[in-house]
Amino acid sequence: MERSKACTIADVARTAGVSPTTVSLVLNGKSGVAKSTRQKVLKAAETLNYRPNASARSLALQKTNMLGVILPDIGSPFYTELIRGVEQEAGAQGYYLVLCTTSGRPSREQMYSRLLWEQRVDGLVLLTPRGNESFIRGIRGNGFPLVVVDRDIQARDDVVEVIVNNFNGAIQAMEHLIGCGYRRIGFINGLAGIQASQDRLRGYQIALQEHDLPFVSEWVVSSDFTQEGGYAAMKELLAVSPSLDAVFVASDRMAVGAMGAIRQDGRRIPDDIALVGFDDVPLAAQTDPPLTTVRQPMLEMGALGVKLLLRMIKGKAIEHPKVTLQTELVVRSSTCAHTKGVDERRVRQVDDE
Amino acid sequence: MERSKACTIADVARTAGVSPTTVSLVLNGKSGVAKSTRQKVLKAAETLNYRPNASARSLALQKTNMLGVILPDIGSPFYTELIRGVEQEAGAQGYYLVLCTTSGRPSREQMYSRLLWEQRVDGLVLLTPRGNESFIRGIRGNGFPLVVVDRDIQARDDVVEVIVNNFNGAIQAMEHLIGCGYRRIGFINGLAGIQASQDRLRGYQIALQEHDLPFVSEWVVSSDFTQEGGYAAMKELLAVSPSLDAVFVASDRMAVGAMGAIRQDGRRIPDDIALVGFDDVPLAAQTDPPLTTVRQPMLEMGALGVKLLLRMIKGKAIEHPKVTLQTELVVRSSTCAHTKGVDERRVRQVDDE
DNA sequence: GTGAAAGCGCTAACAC
DNA sequence: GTGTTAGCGCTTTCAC
Repeated sequence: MERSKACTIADVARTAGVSPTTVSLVLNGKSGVAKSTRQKVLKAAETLNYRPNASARSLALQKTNMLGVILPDIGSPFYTELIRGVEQEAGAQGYYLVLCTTSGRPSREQMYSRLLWEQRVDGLVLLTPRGNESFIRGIRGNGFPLVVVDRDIQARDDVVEVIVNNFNGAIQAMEHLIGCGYRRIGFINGLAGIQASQDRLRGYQIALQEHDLPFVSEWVVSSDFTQEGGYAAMKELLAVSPSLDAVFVASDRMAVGAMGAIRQDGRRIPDDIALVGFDDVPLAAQTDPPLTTVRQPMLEMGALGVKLLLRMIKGKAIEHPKVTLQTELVVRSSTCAHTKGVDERRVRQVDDE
Repeated sequence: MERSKACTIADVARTAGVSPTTVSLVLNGKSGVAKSTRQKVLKAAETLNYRPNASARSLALQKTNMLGVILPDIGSPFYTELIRGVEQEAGAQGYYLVLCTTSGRPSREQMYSRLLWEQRVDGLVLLTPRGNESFIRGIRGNGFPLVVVDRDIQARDDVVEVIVNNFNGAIQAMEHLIGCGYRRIGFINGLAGIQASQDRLRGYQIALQEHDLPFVSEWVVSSDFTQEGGYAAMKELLAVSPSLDAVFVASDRMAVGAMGAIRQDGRRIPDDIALVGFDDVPLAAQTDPPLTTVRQPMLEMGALGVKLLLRMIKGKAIEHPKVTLQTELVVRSSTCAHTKGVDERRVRQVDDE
């Protein structure tokens, strides 16, 4: 069965007995066409099963109705949620998504942007915590619509960003732990090279400082956001500093790994060691015990990124090029068991102040 | 900073002092151009920072170099792995991916296919375990390149498929459990409406039968592939049939949920109840205890799907339109502890026969 | 209200 | 070897 050659606007025009122009007008819902001709055209298109050719349309209109998304990997639940937000908003506005993963290799990033810029997409959503800043400047300097999500490109005001207040998120986690009475609080941080990690570390330090608790460098270890990494980091903490009574972990996935290490060590959560995660990915509600964590509004970040991007594409001004969203403490059962009973179900508790 | 209007092939031709044709020839690496002119063209393109326009190219060439992927959701680790395979192969062959999730709604499926068929993509990879068969026939009947992964559209030979031997996978799981000495084996199946679920159920039954073990209908419950679903299903099994000594679970995610239920019930794995999962998603190696499971070659399924699709697109014949891949038993620590010691690390053990 | 014609940027016969 | 020309399918001035 051969592919039936798609019919063109000319075919429709012919069978409807009108000109291509008229067909175009009708199909695009423009006004100024007589009702009777409109009917004829619609019927012809219907019977011929006409579908417009996107390439031709893009060429004429100079837009593709597609957005590019560049991200390290779709495996992490954090990015999965982010993309879900991106997709939701893009879909709602009639845009398709071209997904490109870099697998962490900056070379891919460049390759993709270059190719995406063959006018394949009308704009780019960048979800790359690492990667080359000069590359971003290159795209942006060219005037190409671009939104950076979850990363702060400092030296430039003209790069539109959606970021999250990681510093404050860390403060929330620490205030909660300290409020529960924990005093020997360790910290498993994410990849060291990332802005977010630096902000969270700063939050950890400031929180300690504000409560006159000492900063012990052995209590802080850097990992890589993976479950295995969290496991190894916790092993290390347990070996070096067995006296910790709580640990703040910079991602839920690492926290799950840490849970394994703690359990394997024969200690219990939260009775022996309390744990606070970061992100609030779906997984966090399903661990044993359910994980207290700092929620990032991932869906919202993705959706907002697309909203801003489409605004740029349409040439509208962006009032605030840098939008900072707030985190939110979600208290579950991996903390505070000995202080007060906490419902296992999700309890949102915003920690202002 | 305004976007610099992209320069065209004509601009390059002008500054190089040649014709557009020549530029096209050079840029596409065709032979039959003098070395000196080639140099001139390359230099002109370089200095003008020329980038070909994909829409124009697609229009002229009648191909887009993009593939569509339709799937229910990127959240599940099973699909995440599958997509990774798809992406890897597509990327290697210079194709971009347009990702569309249906969120389980068949209506979206149709919408997407219709839109994708505006010649936006050169072919379609379908990863939809449910959804409408007539829709698939519609696309295929039109001659549009299409590969269905992880689903068997039976009534049609002309639909190219990559499927996995779910029946045999279930047999592998059951043979392992029975070989370990378990006799009271429950089964938590996935969504009932899916082909894969039916095949696995059949495997469960046949395995019992071949070992003269009775089929007890209370020992079988259907769930939905999610962790929560697995948790609830296991709760039910424990309540109704507390005497089970092993459970075969039709997905790793459900198995993780089941683990939670078992632990909460105060029983231990595998001493009190053994567990075998299905899929071998990355998570399975990191549960506590690590999960014995039936591995599906997800990466390979995705990659093979794309390989076949590209072969179709290039008009080559597909010798075997239905490729069935085999599963593989991966023994970890959630089974057999009382029979023999098993290394916690991944041990592949193909169960032929 | 409707149609003829030009053009979006690229490729590919076909001449020279 | 290189250039001329005619599309690919659609939109859009600009006449009528």
